Amino acid sequence: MSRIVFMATRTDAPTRREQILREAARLFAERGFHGVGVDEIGAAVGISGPGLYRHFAGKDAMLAELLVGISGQLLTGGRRRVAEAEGGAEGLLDSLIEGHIDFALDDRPLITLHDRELDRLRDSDRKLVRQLQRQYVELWVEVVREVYPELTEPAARSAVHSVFGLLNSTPHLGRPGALPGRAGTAELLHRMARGAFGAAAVTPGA
Amino acid sequence: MSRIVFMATRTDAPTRREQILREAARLFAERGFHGVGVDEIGAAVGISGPGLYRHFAGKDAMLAELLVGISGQLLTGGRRRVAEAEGGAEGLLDSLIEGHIDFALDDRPLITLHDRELDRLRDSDRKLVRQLQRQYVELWVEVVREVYPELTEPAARSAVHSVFGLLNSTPHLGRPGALPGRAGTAELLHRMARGAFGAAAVTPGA
DNA sequence: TCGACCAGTTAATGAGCGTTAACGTAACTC
DNA sequence: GAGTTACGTTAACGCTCATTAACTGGTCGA
Repeated sequence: MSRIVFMATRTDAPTRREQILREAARLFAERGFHGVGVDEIGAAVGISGPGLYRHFAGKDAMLAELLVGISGQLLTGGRRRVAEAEGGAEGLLDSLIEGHIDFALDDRPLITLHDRELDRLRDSDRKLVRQLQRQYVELWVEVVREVYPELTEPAARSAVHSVFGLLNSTPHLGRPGALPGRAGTAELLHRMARGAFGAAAVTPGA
Repeated sequence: MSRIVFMATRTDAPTRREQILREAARLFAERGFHGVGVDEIGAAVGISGPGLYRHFAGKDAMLAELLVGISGQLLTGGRRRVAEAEGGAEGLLDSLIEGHIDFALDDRPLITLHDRELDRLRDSDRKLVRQLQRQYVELWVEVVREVYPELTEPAARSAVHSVFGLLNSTPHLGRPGALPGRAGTAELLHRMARGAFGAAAVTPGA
C-alpha cells in the first residue's frame, strides 16, 4: 500500500525516523505545518516532543525531508518508466499517468503537502524541490508533445500542470471506501487525464 | 479586473475593509494563514497591526469572511448562470466552466485559500463554507449528468471534483504574462475541462 | 563489569505573535 | 464649541511553541 518516502515497498519494520516522517506527513496535511506542534508529532509515535530531536535537527528538517523525498520519488519513478518504456510514446504516457495516480491515491497526505507547504522551506531546500518538480514536469512535457505534436511547448506545459491539478484532486474525493472504489477511481482519473490532453491538442495555438 | 469579495465590478473606491481583505488574501495565499502576522497585513494597507481591530474582530475573522465570501460568490455566480441559461444543458455547462475559469484566473489568491486554509476556521464557519461548497458541487453535478447521462452520480461527482482541480491549477501556471496569455489560457482550460468530462463519460461504471 | 552510546524524559528558555489597553486626533453633529 | 464617533498610534500582556539543558536508563562490545 503506502510507500514510505525514499524506499520502495518493503516487508521489514519501519525505522523510527520513518514512523516519524509518516505521522508528520499525515498531521501536516491535516492541519498545516504551523498548525501542528512537535509535541503532537511526538505523541503520534509514542514519544514526547523534544525526543524528536534525537532523529531530526528540527521541525523544519522534517518538512524538508518530506518534500524533497516526494519530489525525488516522483521524478525517479517517472524516469524509471521512461527507461523501461517498450511500446511507443502512447504507452509511456499511460504509464506516467498510472504512476502518478498510484502515488496520488496511496499517499494523499504527501500529495497535499506537496503543493501546500513548499513556501515554509529554507531557500536552499525550496530551490532543490522546485528543481526536482521542474524536471518532472519537463519529463512529462516531452512525452506529451511526442504523443500530441500539435501542442506548442507552452501549451503542453500548461496542460501538464492542469492535469497534475486534476490527478492531485484525490484528497477532495470522498474518503477512501467511497464509490466507485480505488480501481474505479484510478481508471476514471486516467481516462479524464487522457481526455484532457486530447482536448488540449485540438486547435493548438488558439 | 479582480472582483472584491461580496460585490461585482464597480468603479468607486474600495473601502478600508475591502483593502484589508484583498491584501490579507494575497498574503495568506503567499505564505499561509499562520505564516502571516497582523503587523504585516496592516503594513500592506498602510496602517499598523492593531489598527486592524477597528475593522475586524481578529485575524480569524478576516479568514472567515474571505472563505465564506469566496464560496458564496462561486455559488451565487453558478446559480445566476443556471437561472439565465437559454440554450440546453450543453451551453449551460460551458457557461459554468467559463465562470469558474474567470474566477480562477482573476482571483488566484482566493482560489489558493479556498482549498488550503479551510481547516483554520471555527467549526461554525467551516460548516457554512463546506455547505456552500457542497451546493456548488451539486449544481455542477446536475448539469454534468444532464449533458452526460451515462455518468452515475458518484462518477459525476468525482469528475466534477477533478475538473475543479484542473481549473484551479491556475496558480501553478507561470505568473500572468506568460504565454499563451489570458485568453489563450482560458480557452485551453475550457477545452481540457470539456475533454475530461467527455472522457469520464465513456464506459460509465467501469 | 565497565564504559560509551543510543533513545528517551522533564524542566527551562526565549522568541514570536495575537490581542488588549491607553491614549491622540480629525471630522462631523447638535 | 462641546461632545461623540471613526480611525489610528504605541506600549504592554500573556500564551503558544520550537528548541536547548540536564539528567536517566538500557544495551552492547571489549
